[in-house]
Amino acid sequence: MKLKNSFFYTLREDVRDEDSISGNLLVKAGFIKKTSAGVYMMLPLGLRVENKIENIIRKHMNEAGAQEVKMPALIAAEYYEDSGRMKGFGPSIFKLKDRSGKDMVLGPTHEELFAFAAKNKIRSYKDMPFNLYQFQTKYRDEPRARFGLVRVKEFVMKDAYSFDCDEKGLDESYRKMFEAYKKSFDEMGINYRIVKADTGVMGGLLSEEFQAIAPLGEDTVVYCDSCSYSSNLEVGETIRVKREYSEAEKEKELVETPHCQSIEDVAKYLKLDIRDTVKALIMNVDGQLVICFINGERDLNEAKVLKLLKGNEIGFADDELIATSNAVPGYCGPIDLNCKVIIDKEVLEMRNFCCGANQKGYHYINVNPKDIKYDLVGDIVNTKDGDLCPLCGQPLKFTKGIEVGNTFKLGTKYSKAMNLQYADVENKLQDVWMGSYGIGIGRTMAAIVEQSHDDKGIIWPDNIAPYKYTILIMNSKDETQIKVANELYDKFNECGEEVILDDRDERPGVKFNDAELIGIPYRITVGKKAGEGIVEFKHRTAEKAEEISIEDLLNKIR
RNA sequence: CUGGACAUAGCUCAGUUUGGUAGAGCGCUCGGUUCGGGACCGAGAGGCCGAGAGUUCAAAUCUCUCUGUUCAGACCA
Repeated sequence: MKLKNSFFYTLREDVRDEDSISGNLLVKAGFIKKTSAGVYMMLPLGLRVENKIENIIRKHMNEAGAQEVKMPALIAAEYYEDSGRMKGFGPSIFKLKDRSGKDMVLGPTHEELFAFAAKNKIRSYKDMPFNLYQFQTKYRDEPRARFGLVRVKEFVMKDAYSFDCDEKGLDESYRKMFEAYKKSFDEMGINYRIVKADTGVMGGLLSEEFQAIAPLGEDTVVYCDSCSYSSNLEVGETIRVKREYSEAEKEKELVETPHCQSIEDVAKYLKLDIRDTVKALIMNVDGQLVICFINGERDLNEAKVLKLLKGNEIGFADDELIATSNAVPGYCGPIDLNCKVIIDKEVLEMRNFCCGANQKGYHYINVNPKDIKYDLVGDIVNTKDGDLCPLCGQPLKFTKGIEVGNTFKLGTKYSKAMNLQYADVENKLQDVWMGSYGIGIGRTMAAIVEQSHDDKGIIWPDNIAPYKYTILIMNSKDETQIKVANELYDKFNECGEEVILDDRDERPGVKFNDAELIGIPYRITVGKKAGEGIVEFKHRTAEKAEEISIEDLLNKIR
């Protein structure tokens, strides 16, 4: 690409509406441009990167025996009605009607259509296994788009779906995809961890996530250095360090705690260690009032509560719902409540703790497990710093991750819903076992930039970069430099190398800065010594450029 | 959806407190001088001040409504 007559631009200043490093860099470097919240256009350089990422994944998918297809994005709503996911996705699904009033959706993910496609093929056990995949645009009406390409409403996903006769077959198909994912992310040079995750709206038996390590990540990855354990914070089992109590159990005592709404206030007012308090979270689970009690220093994990109650939706309870009980917000304790009460298992191991008295302005101190009443006990808090590995008991570590890929063992959930069956050896009808496997392409692009940049701009890995080389003409009026640079450019193209020629009538500084901003791996500077057949060669991350003869340079790429 | 912030030139922002002729830097156009790290001189183009209503002799500025963007929460590739 010769820059002079190409669609190419960069911005000199940070853009106001892109806060993340990757979003800002990609916009400044002219790879993408936002059209509205969570919707981006992919400009020439950005599209090339997208294609690079796709092709790496495509290669490993094909090697794993998957076949590429392309499904529509515009889908009759009935497919999602049948699977029950119209409700599952709720407001996140884009709904529309065609001119005859037929309900349509823009597909948020394609399990249903792939199951439908599979129905055309599957008659007997001899028709499996197989695996289909696509690169296709998904639409999700995210409640909050943010962080550039990390969380958007329209995005390209590589999604794959495997079809097997039984669980054993699914395990094998899953393993193949899992390996293909590892190879893909390894080849892209991404620093990632694989974690156990919640199956969420997909449902099914198992979910594992590929988390690219990055500070802006929206997920917290919990891992252990001493063993292989790693998990998403939302599902990891919490193992607390056992606390030693020197004092014997005392009798509970009512104390006045005026104007103490939060547990922090109470602890401060009574001069207690916050770990010796129990706080209440008044929740609405599928319309039912549920009060959760956890140690004062911990955070409630809503997903764990849902799992424990086998519920679907959880949120804070409103005043109306709270009024159906004797709970007093701010002074709520597990002693004599007339509603559903769940306590975290840690509470049963605490001694002489403080909790609400269910009277405005009062708490109890020296409360012990024998004093409290509850319906359910479970692990309902987030793991936090200081907790131990569930496998080996060593202290856990924490890091933030961007979920770039996800693999699901779906089991028979969708085949049952879509009536996808086959005849087995004994001619009995059986449900098909499915797996689904996703990679967010734009999100992967963002993750790479988050992990690979400096204060000058993006640093693309060689195999992701939109172009591998960029040739800079220092003096755009110098005939020799122009000639040498153009000849080099032609030679590179003849050798099939992807190369940019910066032939713009700009000063050297502009060209250097742009080359660094857009992150091209190798820079070739054609300057004063061009007439002697010498140019400069520099990797994006190298300290200094080296002089090299044109002959040697061409030998490098031949 | 809840709460906060913001909306003025292509970009980044002043100007709003205390109403009175629309501003800067960068970018862009033309001419000239330059040409190894975002050059310099001169001349220019470019704006329905997010939209609508109101107050006022007069509104970018005050009031109300709406829209958009963004940050903090629940979802996910």
